[in-house]
Amino acid sequence: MALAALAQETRLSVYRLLVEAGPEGVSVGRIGKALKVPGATLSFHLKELARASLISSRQEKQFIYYAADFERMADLMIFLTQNCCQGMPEKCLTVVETALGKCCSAPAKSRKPKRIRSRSQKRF
Amino acid sequence: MALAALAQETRLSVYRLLVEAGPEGVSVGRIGKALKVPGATLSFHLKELARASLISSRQEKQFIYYAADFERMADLMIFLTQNCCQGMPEKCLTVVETALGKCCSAPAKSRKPKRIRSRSQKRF
DNA sequence: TCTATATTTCGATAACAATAGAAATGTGGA
DNA sequence: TCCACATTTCTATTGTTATCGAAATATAGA
Repeated sequence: MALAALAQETRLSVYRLLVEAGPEGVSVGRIGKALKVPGATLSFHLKELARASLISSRQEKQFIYYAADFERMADLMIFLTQNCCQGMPEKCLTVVETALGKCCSAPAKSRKPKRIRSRSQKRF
Repeated sequence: MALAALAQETRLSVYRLLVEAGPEGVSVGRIGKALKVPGATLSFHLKELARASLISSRQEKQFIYYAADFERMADLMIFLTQNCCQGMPEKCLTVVETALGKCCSAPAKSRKPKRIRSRSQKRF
């Protein structure tokens, strides 16, 4: 369900936007403007992401802010790597340590985030 | 594309079977028997996973063995966690370190793999 | 209360994905 | 070469998902 939610270009863009934005979240209107998605369509996709618990919402004044759920993100990664060690622990460790390294090592080196890949590719 | 490939129950089962099986891979027939999927259907899904580069195949005698591509798995995890640190590095580190810990720490403690979650849930 | 703005629901349409039987193809061994 | 088996392609059918305009609903401030 979480994977299905992410397996759609618009939704994946929304999710990644929210992951970058952090815990405070982004209002529906701003998401729509940033990604140029009509309201009805965006609402549909936000509901889908929320149903998968990948994002959550909170109301503030007349705006609704959506934010990524980072624990859920971790759960998803755990799920994907589960039992990968069986019979080849060193291979698996390499794989996951690489992921860890590229994501989070030396986070404070530069203010500008280096964009390792451009945002919209069909690869994922 | 990789996410879409995994966002389908049968394909996710196939992928997880191959992740557990390791680099030697499993033949189409054995996968089909293990998961009780008719040949035509299985072939369709294997092609889909291969198109997403999540698995690869090699022929050996009359059998075709499919195996998970672990580097691709790492790439996917990198992609999902990319830029997650921006503005909240400590939150992100926690998340990913948790994933690392649960997947791969202390891999040699017991022979029997502890199944942390039961295999088929709709959650992912 | 009235108005402006934000967001969601409704509804119809179009596009795509999954399924599996039957036929075709490929491969190895006798 | 011929047979048995493994796997894939073909084809038709069914079900699911994405899209977005228009209408409905919610909220804040005047």
